[in-house]
Amino acid sequence: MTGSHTLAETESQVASRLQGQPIDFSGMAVVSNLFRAANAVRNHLERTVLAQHNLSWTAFVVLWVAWVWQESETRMIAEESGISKATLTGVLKTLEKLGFTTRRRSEKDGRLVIVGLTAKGEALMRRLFPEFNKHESELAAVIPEGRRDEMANHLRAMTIYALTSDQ
Amino acid sequence: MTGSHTLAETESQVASRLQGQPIDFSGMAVVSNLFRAANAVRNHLERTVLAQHNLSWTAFVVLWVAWVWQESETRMIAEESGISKATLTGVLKTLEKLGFTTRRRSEKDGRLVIVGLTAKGEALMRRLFPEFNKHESELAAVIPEGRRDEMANHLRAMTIYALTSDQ
DNA sequence: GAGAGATTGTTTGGATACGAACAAAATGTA
DNA sequence: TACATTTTGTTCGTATCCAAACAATCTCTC
Repeated sequence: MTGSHTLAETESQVASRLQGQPIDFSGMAVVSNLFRAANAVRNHLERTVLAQHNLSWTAFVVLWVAWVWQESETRMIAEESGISKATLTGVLKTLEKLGFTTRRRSEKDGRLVIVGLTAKGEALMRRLFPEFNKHESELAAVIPEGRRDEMANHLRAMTIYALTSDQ
Repeated sequence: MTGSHTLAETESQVASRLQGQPIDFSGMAVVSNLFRAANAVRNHLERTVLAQHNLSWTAFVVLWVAWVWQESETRMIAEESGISKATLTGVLKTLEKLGFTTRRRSEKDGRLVIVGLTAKGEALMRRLFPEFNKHESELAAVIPEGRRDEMANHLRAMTIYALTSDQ
């Protein structure tokens, strides 16, 4: 969406397909740029930081959550990572094969699975996260310093709205 | 990330894993909330608007680009949609099976493939896009009206930075 | 304590998603 | 005109990603 075309060109094209119908172009720009940004940032970080460790974006996020919160239940990891539990099963299989995570049944509740990091996983994250954060910092630097927290808050507000207005 | 935990809790956990190393928490919050928002918004719109037409997010975006710009070359659609050409081949196969798009070789350049919408595809988009935009509008409404265009511009700036700092 | 109901992680099936290798076509160069 | 180079869309292999169905386990109620 709106890749190489200007905003005005795109709006003009859309308007010509829908004579008379009112369109919220600001809302459209927010949502479409949200996705272009997320896509571009994910691909950028995957190529520059993650690929050399055989990590996908999602695999890194899952590893990050397990690293930060330690010995976590899968349902919590799935929620924190923003992925479904079905997806998590597959990602954990990958991370286990790479030797970064471990899985064990909970003794207290036989339904739960507890995820932990191996020594290799711990060592990786101690090196990788600071490097990853440096790239995050560079990306966020395109936003004026006084606006970054506000930006994060607005994104958070959109997330909450999307999650709570589903039914 | 940072699903149910507070920001302060998360920062405290991260700091405890990396004694001494400086971390840019504002940059971290921007990037992580960017992804939570994009994920949540995509899933929300897929469930509420797109699923009833058997459209995934990506399929809708591709259809939207072909609808707005009409008779487009696939390389242009891929770029505008923010996906690889390999992915586009698969998505177009799906859209063609659903009867929304057509494909034909360019007469001028035998390498190119031109994508167009069927009458069914046109009719769908004339109805579907205004409905989709209404949801976009509701999502963007969580941002103060005077900040929406600024937000879109900041997201656009991040996209450009990510795309141009790859090598 | 027995059985209905709820919760959890996995499997299944289908659709993305990418890079790399590829074949076809166009372009540049000698 | 040959022929190397570039461009384009597809195929291949692998990894996500989700909803729905499922089996195992726990909880609640009587």
